Order: sequence, then structure tokens, then C-alpha cells
Amino acid sequence: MSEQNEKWLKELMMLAEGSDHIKTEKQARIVEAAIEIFSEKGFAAASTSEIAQKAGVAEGTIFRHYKTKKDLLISIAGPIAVKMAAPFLMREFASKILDLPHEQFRDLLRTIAKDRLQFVRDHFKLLRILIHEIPFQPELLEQTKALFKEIVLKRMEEIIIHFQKKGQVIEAPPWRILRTTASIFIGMVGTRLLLMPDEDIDEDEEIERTLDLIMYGLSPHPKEEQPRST
Amino acid sequence: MSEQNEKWLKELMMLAEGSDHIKTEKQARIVEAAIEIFSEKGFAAASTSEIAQKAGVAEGTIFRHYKTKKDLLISIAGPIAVKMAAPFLMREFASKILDLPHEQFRDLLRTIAKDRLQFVRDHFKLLRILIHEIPFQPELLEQTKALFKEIVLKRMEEIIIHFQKKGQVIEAPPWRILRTTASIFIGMVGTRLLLMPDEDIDEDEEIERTLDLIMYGLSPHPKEEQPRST
Amino acid sequence: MSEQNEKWLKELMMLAEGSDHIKTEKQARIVEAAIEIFSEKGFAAASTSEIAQKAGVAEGTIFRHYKTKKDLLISIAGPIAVKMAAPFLMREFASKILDLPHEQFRDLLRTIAKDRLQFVRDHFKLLRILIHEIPFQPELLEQTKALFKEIVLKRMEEIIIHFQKKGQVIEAPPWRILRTTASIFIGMVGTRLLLMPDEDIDEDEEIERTLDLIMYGLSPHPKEEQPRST
Amino acid sequence: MSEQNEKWLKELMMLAEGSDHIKTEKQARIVEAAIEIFSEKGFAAASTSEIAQKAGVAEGTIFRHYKTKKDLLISIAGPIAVKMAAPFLMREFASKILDLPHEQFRDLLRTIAKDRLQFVRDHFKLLRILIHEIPFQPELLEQTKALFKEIVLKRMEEIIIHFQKKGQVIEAPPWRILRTTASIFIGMVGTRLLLMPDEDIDEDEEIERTLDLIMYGLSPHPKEEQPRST
DNA sequence: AATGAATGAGCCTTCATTCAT
DNA sequence: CATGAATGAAGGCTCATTCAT
Repeated sequence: MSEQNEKWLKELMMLAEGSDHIKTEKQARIVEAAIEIFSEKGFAAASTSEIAQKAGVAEGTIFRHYKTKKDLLISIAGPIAVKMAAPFLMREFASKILDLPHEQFRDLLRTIAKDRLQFVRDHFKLLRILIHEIPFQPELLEQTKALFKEIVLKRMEEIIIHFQKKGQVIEAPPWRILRTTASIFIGMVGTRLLLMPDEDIDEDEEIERTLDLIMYGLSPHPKEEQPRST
Repeated sequence: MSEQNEKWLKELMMLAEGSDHIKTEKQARIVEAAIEIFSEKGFAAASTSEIAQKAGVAEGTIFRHYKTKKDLLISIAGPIAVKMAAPFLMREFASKILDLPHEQFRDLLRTIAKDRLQFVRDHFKLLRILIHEIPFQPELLEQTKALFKEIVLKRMEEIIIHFQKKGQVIEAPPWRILRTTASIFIGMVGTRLLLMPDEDIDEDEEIERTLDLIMYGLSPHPKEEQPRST
Repeated sequence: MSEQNEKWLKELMMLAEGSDHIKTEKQARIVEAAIEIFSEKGFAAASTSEIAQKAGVAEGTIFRHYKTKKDLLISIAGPIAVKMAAPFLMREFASKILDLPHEQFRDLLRTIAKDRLQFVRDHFKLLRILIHEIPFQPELLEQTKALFKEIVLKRMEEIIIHFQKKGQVIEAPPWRILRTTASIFIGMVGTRLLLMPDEDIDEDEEIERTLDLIMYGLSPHPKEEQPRST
Repeated sequence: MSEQNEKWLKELMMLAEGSDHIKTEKQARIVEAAIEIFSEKGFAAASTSEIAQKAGVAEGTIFRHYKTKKDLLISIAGPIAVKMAAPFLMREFASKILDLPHEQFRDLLRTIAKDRLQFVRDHFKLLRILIHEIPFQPELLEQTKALFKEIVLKRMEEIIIHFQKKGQVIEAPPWRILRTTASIFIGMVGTRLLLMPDEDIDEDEEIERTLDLIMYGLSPHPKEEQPRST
């Protein structure tokens, strides 16, 4: 990783932990209201007057804290991508994992999946805004793309290669392995949250079965050789 | 499938083939311009005057053909979901496949994937609009949800069960198998089109390797037992 | 009356009887629809497209018969004033009445009132349009004003003077007598039609009692001298 | 009068006196401009942009004070009916008059007529708007109808009955007496203001002669019995 | 810092009118 | 005569943003 990147990383980590430079209580109320409304109607269809009303502040107050409406959006949607990637930003992330001698790849996936799933649930509205506005806000797009290409992909590559060396993961380009795994989890979350938001299911069980599919695929496998986890 | 559904199916199939009741040449120009602009800036941020200008018609002309701006959106974004699901609407879809005695599940996946991938490329902008507006247009949401739950899921379930009986697919809830497979392909397409639109890759090869992952998972498998496809 | 006026009178009488130059059946349907809608929402708030729809013709057809929307209004609202004044246009109107030796003024008022009241009922919507648009259409205003000043007032003046000479009507400027009498009847009709459209009353009786007030006023009068009519 | 009505009365009286909740100077300019233009071209044909221009404010400013154009109309035309009826709203109106032992009915009529005539002259444009829009704005219609039925008619009935008992007014339904008297005055005002706005006449004399007609009617009356007032 | 009245550009939509068919 | 697609000006209204208080 270049020195450039090192500096960027530091900034990102501060962002990931930072309190988002929210200073006054009114500003907090504005942000909260904006999240609610942007998420509900989309950025373009949301009006600053509605946000002001919901936040219980005067319209002018919004523009005291954020120069434009888009500024407000960026200040809300920008950091969430960083936070989503936060675990991968930790300096020790890869090394810690790689040092654990008996760690199973499957266990790692489970840990990450559960952690990020919880994150998604906790920040659903914010992520919704981010996903929706990414195509229309080049800033967001570039920032997020870079984040995942430079940080997440890089870190995960090391780990995947590590497990490939240990013989736990097949030989295939790490990016394809990452993409596939991520897609499956995203698909799982998406289905849960969007198609059947009210259904009550055993999530741990669901994750376990999904891990089965990730690890062994759809094709039946010879008995006893690759015992399924409980 | 209920009789109700039968009727609905017929309507959908007509929609799937229909020329979208576009009658005049000006109307076609309006639709084309609208697709372009909706896709580019999103529905809410698009202006009818811009659409009119791009279409080379007077603004009033739009409203002669579509009662409201939202009407225009629905008439554009509504049918695309049906078309996306079109192959699954064909009466013979399942039966045809199930009758082929030696058909491999993997071959089926490949066929569907290639076909739909082509479709996505051909109608990228339209699908972009659909995906973006679904959360804000209850009509689109319900229609699309029903389409996939009632048609696509139902048809694919039959097929998956069929291959499960033939021992080509592990015993797992068909919906989870469908979800996983679909997610992986969607992830592949998404990555291709969004993250690396310009990169030049051997798509057939990519599909094949992705099928490997779908069929056998990440875990290394005993030699010779499940030979990889060519 | 000047020669000028004589010519005008002739034209007016033709108008008063004329079939309004309505030639085709579609035109008739347009006029009918226009009356309905102008009366209901007012001229400015009525739209030609609504009229066309109600008439069952194409929008263009309206403009084949009437150059503009205002043209349509004038062709509808213009003649109704003339028709309202029609009885006073008849050449023989005054002379006929004046020749009847034993005619009572009260009987004359009764006759006119009943006749015009019926006319109002028969052409309520048209009169509504006329009254509403008079202030905004100078043509209508001038035409109507002239009609009443030159024709109605003139004719009634002769008659009132005649009855003054016969001692049946007090000495007072004829215009004031006409204005008062007309106002009372208009007030009666207005109250009937606007404030209590559904109430069921004995109209003949009402007219008679109103004539009492016109003839003898509010002040109680000595017995036997001016016997009230039954 | 019911308690319900008592409460309503209070509200109305506040309205009748109230400064119409006009707070800023710009709002006052908007109202003034709106009165001018509504009166001139009618509500439907008036445009908010024209009003804004005449008021010297931005068009948006109008909509900050009044949610819709119709809102502006109602806020202008609504109160004027109440103000027109204001004298009849005063709690002491009837009692005061009835207590004056030697009061003549004719004097009462004269007082009211002069007062209201002045009011009409002072608020001509507003009344014009009210009269024109009443048929198209159900709110105005109902409010005004109720006002006159519940307040004006009720109060005047008491008074008329009082004078009937004193023998100054003939026995006839009070509502008919009111209607007739009101019609005559309205006709007088209407003629003055609409047909001959520029003519210069002795108004006091005109009122007096009109009162003659109201009190004694058109029929000549025996000498000396009911001496005409000067 | 906070307010909220004021702005004016721009939005979606309607409308009277025209014209080729 | 009749049609109805097309027009483009104008309408009512919303909105992000500014600024004096």
C-alpha cells in the first residue's frame, strides 16, 4: 500500500469512528430528520422545508450547517460507506486473523457476516440512501468504489490467499471468491429485508445453511468427506 | 396455479410481447428520451421540459400521451419487469426442460444466465430505472414482487425439485437454492456493469468459473469425483 | 324612436325569434354542452375540451363553428337578453295594452310578471351565464344596457304614464316606478331560485301578495278605500 | 337563539371587527392587489403572477401567506359578508331600537339604508367579488346564506313584528316585508352603481322618494291621511 | 447561532387554438 | 364538415437558497 494510501486510511479510520462533526443538538435533529425523509422519498423528492419541519428547526438553520441540500446528503451518505467497511480498515484486521493458527475459513465468514448483518440492520435507512444516491452523485460513487477496491478487496485478498494456502479454499481468483461470497450474503439480506420484512426466521440457522451452500455448492457431495457443520 | 393466475399469466404474456401500445412516432421519441433522462438523473430529478426537448416535441405533447409524469414512468418501467421474467412465463418453460432426459442442471443454469445477461445488457437503462423507482412507486413494487413470487419462483421450484430428484442438486429448500444462484449471477452482472464497465473479459469463461463456484462451492473437493465441466 | 332604432328593433326581433343560426346537429350539441358547463363553472373556468367531450364532438369542431371560446359565449349569452326583453319588442306591445279601456295596472303587472317568471325558469342557466359574464364582456354589457334603456324602459314609460293619467298610479318618475317594481319581482325570483330552490309554495298566491305590497306599500291603509285583491 | 349560535355570533363579531389577520405590509399589498384584480377580471381569469406584479412582490410570496389562490379569495371574500351584516350582529341592535318609544319604522329604514349604502360604496370591489364568486365557492355560499338566514333575517323579524304591533306596518309575513324592502334598496343601489355610475343625483332625495314607494306603494292614496315626509 | 420572510427560477400541467388529414 | 394530434404560452405552485433581524 502506498504512502498516499496510508494517509487516506488514517483519515478514513477517523471518519469511521468520528462523531461526524455534529456539534449542536439542532444539527443532530436535522440529520436525523434528513435520514428519515431522504430514505423515505429519495433525495430529489425530499424538500428541505419538510426536513426542517420534522427536525423542528427553521429552514434557514439547515443552511447554516450545510451549504446546500446536496451537502447535507453527502455529509449523511458519505460516512456510512466508510463505516460499513470499518472492520476492514483496522490495521490489525488481517494480521490478527491470519495469526490464529486453527481458524477455519467458514468461521471467519460467519463472524464477518453476522457482524455486518447487524450493521445493516442498525443503519438500514442510511444504507438505503447511499445505495440510491450513489449512481447520481459521482462523489459518492468514486469514494465508495475506491473504498471497496482499495481497502476491502485488498484486505480480503490477503486472507483468502492465506486460506487457499492452508487448503481450505479452492484455487480461484480471490476477487471472484469475494464477489461470490458477498453476493450470496447480500442476496440473503436483501431478500430478508425487502421481500419478507415481517417474516420471523431463525437467522443463525439461515446463515449456517447459507454457509453450506457457499462452501459446498449445489452439487451433492460424497458422504463423510466434507461433513456439514451443525 | 389457480384460474385467476392463468388469466393473469395471459395478460402478462401479452405485455411481455406487446409493442407497448406506442402508436405514433412522436410517442416513440418521447419514450426514448424519457428512458434516457430518467435513467440518467432519476425520475424525481428529471424534468418533463427536458424530456420534451430531447424528444424534439412540445412539452404539451407528452401530456397528450401520458396523463402525468408518473404515468410516463409507469408505462416505461412497468413492462420491463414482465419482460425480464418473460422466459419463465412461457407455458412450456418447465415442461420442456423437465422432459429432456439427460439435461444437466448446470447446463440449464448456463442457458438461463446467458440469455438473461444478454437481456440485461440490452435493456440496461430500463432496468436501472425500474430498480431505482421500485422503492418509491408502490405500484411497481407490488407488481414486480408478485411477478417474481408467483411466476419465477414457482417455475424454478418445479425445476429445482426435478433436479433434486435426479440427484443433481442437494436437498435444500428450493427458494434458498434459487436465491443463492440468482444472487451470484446478479453480483456478477452488477460487478461487470457497474464497477468495471470498460474492462474486457472473456464472458463465457467467467460464467463457467462462476458455475463452478455455484456447483461445488469454495471448499476443495476430492479429485475425479465431481469433474469440472470443460 | 329614431330610424336608426327602427332598424335595430327589426334586427332584435329577428334575433328574439331566430333559431340562432344553428345549422347542424353537432352545433346544437355544442351549444347545449356549453350552456351546461358555462353555467356550472363560469366562462373562464370552463374548458373547451370539457365542452367538446360533453357534446360528443372533437375539440376542433367547436372552433369550426366558433372562432374563439369567447365567440361561443357571446353567441350563447347575447341573444338571451334580447329574448328576455322580447315581449317589449313587439310593435303592438304598448298600443295593445293602452287601448284596453278597463285594464287595471295591477292586472298588467301580474301578466308580465307571470310571463317573465316562466321565462326565467325556462332559461335559468342561460340567464345565469349572462348575469355572470356581463361585467367582464363589454359587448354584453353595452348591448344589454342599451336594450333595457332604449326598449324596455321606453315602452314601460309610455304605459306607466298612461296609467298615471288614469289615476291608477301615483305621480312619480316612471323610471323610479319601473325600477322599484322590477326590483321587487327580481328579488322575489332570486329568493325563490337561489335561497330556497326546493321549497314548495303557492306561486300565484305569492305573486298576489307581492302585488299588494307594490300597490299599497307597508303602511296600513284606511279600510274599504283600497280593497286588497283576493 | 341557541347557545351554539351564541358562540358563532361571538366569532362572527370578532371577524367583523378584526383586522383580518394581516400582519406584514407585503401581505396588505397582496390583498389590495388581489381585490383590484379579482374584481376586475373575476377570480378564474385572474393570475397570481399579475397579482404579484401589481403588489410588487415575488409570486412565491403570495403562496407563503395563502396556501392556494382560492385561499386568497376566501380570505378576501369571506369576511366581507360578515361585515356587511355587522350592524345586525350587535347584541343591542334590536333591543336598542325597540326601546325607543316614538321611533318610526320609516326612520329606521332610512338609517339602515344610508348606513349600508355607505358601506356598499366603501367596499364596492369586495362585494363585487363576493357576489360573483358565491355561486362557484360552496364555502362562501353556505356561510353567507347562514349569515343572512340566521342573523339578519332573525333580527329584522323581531323589529318588523314590533312595528306591526305598533300599527306602523301592515300584517304580512316579516320575511316578505324584509325581502321587498331589501330588494327595492338593492335595486336602487344597483341601478346607481351599475347603470349610471357617473350621474350626479341628490341621494337623500332619492332615498326619501324610495321610502315613499316602500311605505305607500304605487296606488294613489287618500289625501291628508298619510302625509308624506319631507 | 437561529430565524423565517422573501425570492425567483423552475416544475408539472392545462388550455385555446391550429392544421394536416 | 369533422377530426384529433400537436402546439407553446401561461397557469398555479414548490423549492432551495438568501439575508435582515
